[in-house]
Amino acid sequence: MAVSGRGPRERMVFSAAQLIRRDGVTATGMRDVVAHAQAPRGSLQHYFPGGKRQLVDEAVAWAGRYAAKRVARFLDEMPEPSPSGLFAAMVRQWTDEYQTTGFAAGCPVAAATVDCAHGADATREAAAAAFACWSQPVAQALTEMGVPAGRAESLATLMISALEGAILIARAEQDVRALTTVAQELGPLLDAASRGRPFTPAEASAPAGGRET
Amino acid sequence: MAVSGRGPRERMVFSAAQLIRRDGVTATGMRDVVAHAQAPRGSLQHYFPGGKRQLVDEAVAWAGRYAAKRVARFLDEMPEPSPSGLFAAMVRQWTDEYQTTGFAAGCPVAAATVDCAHGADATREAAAAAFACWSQPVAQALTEMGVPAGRAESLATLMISALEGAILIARAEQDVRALTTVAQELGPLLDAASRGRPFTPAEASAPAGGRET
DNA sequence: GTCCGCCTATGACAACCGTCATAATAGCCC
DNA sequence: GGGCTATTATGACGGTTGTCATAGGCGGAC
Repeated sequence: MAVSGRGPRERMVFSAAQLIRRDGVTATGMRDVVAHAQAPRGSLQHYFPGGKRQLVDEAVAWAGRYAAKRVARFLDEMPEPSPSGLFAAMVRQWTDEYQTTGFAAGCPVAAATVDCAHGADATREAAAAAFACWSQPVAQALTEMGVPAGRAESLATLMISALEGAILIARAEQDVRALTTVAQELGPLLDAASRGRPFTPAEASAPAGGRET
Repeated sequence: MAVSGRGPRERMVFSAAQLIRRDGVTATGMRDVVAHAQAPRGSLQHYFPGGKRQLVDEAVAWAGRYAAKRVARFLDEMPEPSPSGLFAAMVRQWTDEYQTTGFAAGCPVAAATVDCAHGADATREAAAAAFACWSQPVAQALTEMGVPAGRAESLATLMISALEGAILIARAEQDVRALTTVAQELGPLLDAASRGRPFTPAEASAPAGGRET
């Protein structure tokens, strides 16, 4: 999980995202990024003349694009897509990581939002753009599943909100409980919106959507 | 909003929580805390021999107790309590702050979770305890509103997850949209659980729960 | 008075941070 | 080879961090 990207520049952006999501923005030093990326230190001021700000902003943007691509892949891999199934897949990505790799890291976009120095408006805007970039394919997928136009964006926001919050709680508790809980509780609501009809009590108590671990 | 608590010690804990939720843990310096609390610098090593760790941990614990007390106050102020009403009140607290004070600050517990150095297990445990302390009165309130025992804790986790995530997104976007959205979308689900019956489509499209701004 | 705790004041420490100045190297075109 | 650009190497700078050592003041106990 170390050097993957081709050029040193890509490697540094990737490493920055990984370190930020583990330690936060302020606690991540440029020398740490260089070491983690196994990149030459002199390349820093060459590729990122904007300094740490630029590196952080690009890392956040990269994370947003990565999240969007993940959503697309989840949809491709689903034989018969459903809102609860998509959400379960998004959640499962995190439960899998936490159960295999440990609870060391969270979401880089969340870290950047919480930890950006007051005055770093560019970083905050990058985080907002990342959320939008992530939310867009989710909302589009919901629409294609039959969710009315107005609801799709709202439900996408709800899904990402619940996921981000559950990641926080899971990390604090060192337990995936919060993640599996939100997937379970939100599934029926999401599926009901895609069918344009209300819950049945049976659905509410035994929700659909991918298996929980 | 500066010096409120009585002793210098309480003031420093309070100021630490305020600065942490604005700048993050690492970016908050002890000298900043002292200045913000208008406390004598020499008192730091006297009241907090455990150093920054101890101060941060106490600030997080304080935030957890504060959140729990807020929930209790919301319930007291509600003439006829409902799950969606409680959630709307919790959300409204944030929309109000963001619309009047600006989007400078987030949740201190979230900041501590994201930004705690790897090795500061005590801080992470403090964050987990804060989440538990906050979630407990919410779950109890849900139970008293008729939510089945098993569901109450799950829904409390869902509420806090969605709220925390929406706070993140709202801060990044500098817009309360995410907050009002989760309140709107989650309200009917919560109320349905308290009545033990499914949605009606009318509820789903025109959800109950406090007015949105 | 003297003593003894609590609290505060102050200055310094080593370590680290992001940034920069400067120079050396590598590769390619002509 | 000469020249040019892209990339890397290296060392230093000023600033800030958390922490500590040391000493001063202060209020009661006796």
